[in-house]
Amino acid sequence: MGRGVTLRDVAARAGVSSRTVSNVVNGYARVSEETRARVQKAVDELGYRPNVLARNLAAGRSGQIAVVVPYLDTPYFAELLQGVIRAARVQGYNVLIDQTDGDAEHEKLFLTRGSTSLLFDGVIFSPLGLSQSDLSVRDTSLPLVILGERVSDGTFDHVGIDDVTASMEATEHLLGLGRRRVAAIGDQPYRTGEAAQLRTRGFRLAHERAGLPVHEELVISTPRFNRSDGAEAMAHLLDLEQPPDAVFCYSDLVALGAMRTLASRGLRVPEDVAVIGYDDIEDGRYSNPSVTTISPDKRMIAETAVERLLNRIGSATPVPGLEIRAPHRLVVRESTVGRQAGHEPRRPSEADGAGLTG
Amino acid sequence: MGRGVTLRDVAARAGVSSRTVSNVVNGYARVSEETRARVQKAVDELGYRPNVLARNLAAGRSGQIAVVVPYLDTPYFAELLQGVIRAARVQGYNVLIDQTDGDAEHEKLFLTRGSTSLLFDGVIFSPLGLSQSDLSVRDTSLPLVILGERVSDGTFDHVGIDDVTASMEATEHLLGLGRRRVAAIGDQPYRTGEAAQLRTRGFRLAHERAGLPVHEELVISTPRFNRSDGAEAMAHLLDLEQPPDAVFCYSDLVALGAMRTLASRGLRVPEDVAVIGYDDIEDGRYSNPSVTTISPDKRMIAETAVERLLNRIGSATPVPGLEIRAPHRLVVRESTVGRQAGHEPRRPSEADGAGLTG
DNA sequence: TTGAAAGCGCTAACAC
DNA sequence: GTGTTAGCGCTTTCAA
Repeated sequence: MGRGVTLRDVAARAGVSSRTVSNVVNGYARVSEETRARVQKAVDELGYRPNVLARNLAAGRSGQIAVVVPYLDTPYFAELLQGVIRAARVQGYNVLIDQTDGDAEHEKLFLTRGSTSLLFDGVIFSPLGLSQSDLSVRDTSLPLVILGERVSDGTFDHVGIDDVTASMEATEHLLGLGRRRVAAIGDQPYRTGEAAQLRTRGFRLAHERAGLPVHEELVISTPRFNRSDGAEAMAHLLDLEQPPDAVFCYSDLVALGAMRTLASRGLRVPEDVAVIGYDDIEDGRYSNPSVTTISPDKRMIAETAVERLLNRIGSATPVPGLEIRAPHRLVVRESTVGRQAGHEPRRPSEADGAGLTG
Repeated sequence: MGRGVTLRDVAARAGVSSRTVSNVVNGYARVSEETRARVQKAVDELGYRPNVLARNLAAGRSGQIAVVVPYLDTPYFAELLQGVIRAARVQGYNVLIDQTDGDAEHEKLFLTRGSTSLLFDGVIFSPLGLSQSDLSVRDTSLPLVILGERVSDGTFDHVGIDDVTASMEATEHLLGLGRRRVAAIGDQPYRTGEAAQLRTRGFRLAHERAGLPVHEELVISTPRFNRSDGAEAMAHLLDLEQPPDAVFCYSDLVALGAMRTLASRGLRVPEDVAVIGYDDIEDGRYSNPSVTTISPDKRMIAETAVERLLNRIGSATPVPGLEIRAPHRLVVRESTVGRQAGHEPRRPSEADGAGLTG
């Protein structure tokens, strides 16, 4: 084997009780400097390592949080996850990952302590297959933070950007460029598509405020927000009698897919069709052309989510559910305004333009 | 609270011993149908849920494996991770994720059971900051599977593709197109760059076999395999007196970055410069132009890694370290041969061409 | 400040 | 097949 040194062994060696060793190891309570040194010496000599499993059982917590996302290979989630892991680690928490593929049944497992009771102390959850009402049927003893476009029912925190406003700004950017046949790719006009619908609302709002009509045939719904969805939707749009001169895509991946179709058809972006995305993933900064997008403050979202969750975990009494709005901004790149002065692709951090919102 | 139903409670209710309840819950041993039904009834009535923490402590295993990668937001790792999580879940294992940022000290933590002893039963590890020799100084009682370009020292399994051969094939593809000034972006001529050096070896080998000279000034080293690395290296190459007419990039991200620079300079891909990548990430399938690449069988890599690790975990006696070669293939796309017949971007699964290797 | 001891909830060796 | 019971290694209440 190899392991085997226990708290008791250390206690024996140091000539103290296991209680004292525990105090020293955990930095609890006041231990006299002399005792501490003696215990530390025994710990070092024996190469003692606390057994996390035993500690967890005794303490009744696992020191782990779960992060549940629909797809791990979606850059947006991957980037978010990275921030979550960093933030959690700083607080001494480990991160368990699960991917649901947007399956509603799978997602529901995380609304209760279910069979994995106590495996994690709380969950950061980005639901896809669940509707708002599904979220309300849950075991409220499990600390929960929801990411994305949902509304807190008071029993959990919700962190996300203001999608309606952001979508409105994206659409206004297109209209402001003089485009008059603006399409939208990504609507989901059904129960679980509440997130997408917020973006559609912003899209309509922008038209309303500009006194312009929405061309209903240009609002395309897609099952997901992938490159392939974007590519197919764009193909459909181009086959219309009157194709659009601009497209608001509900994710950068959709935008990338749409741009791919445009390139295949020999159309120029943005001259023939301007394209705007959503999420500000790295792909969009290096694509050709680079993608104008709505950039959520992912770092803040990740850090806030962890902070709120740990706050919930640490609190004995129920914490009221908070609605937290993270900032976002419109980042203007080539897919809407074309190549500007300067040749080299600038470093992403410098390449970002435009106004702060949120 | 809410929780609190224990095995003992169920036993009392069903009028049996906790041992029997345990047997029923875990499906162990033979339990008479009658007893089983009675116990099951008590379980249901009481809403009993096993406490994973207690189970882990008693069983001496955690039911978790750790996956350690340098960067989570690198599409290649994200795609791989997805496969690992799926495979692990099927076997009843949860997946803990950690990201090291390629930091050697951080990575070394995973070579021993360290402070997180027993938190995970084994590790799937993709090291970046560690050299081959670092891997040999480890606690061999921790089951380990290494991904990427390393060689097993006999105490762990290694799963990866044949990088030298793959790189040779990539280079040969470029040479076969008639290109004679082929550059390589991604070499890392130092201790921890062993992985990159394998690709450089393949690059040289292809030239050798074709009886052509390697243009040394066209072999560019980069600190990482990112878009920005590719963009910068390409800019450097284009500033040479005699720029290359083709580039072998050590990752698709590097290729994407390089293509971005080429577009900025008004150069055409592949007419002016042909570009080939490595990894076959989804980005490359939808980029403009799409990226020719070396495609490792990621699914097989993920599944094999999990299978080997669980095999190690389950084995009482030391398992000899295996070297496992996953297949790869060259996927020819627009960045080397230009746009072919057909306009629509075909679905990725159909878009892949070329020969099977490995 | 330190010690003794009672669990945390489950597994599994051992006996019947 | 089922019961008894001794831990797994740590935390923590209660006393001293």
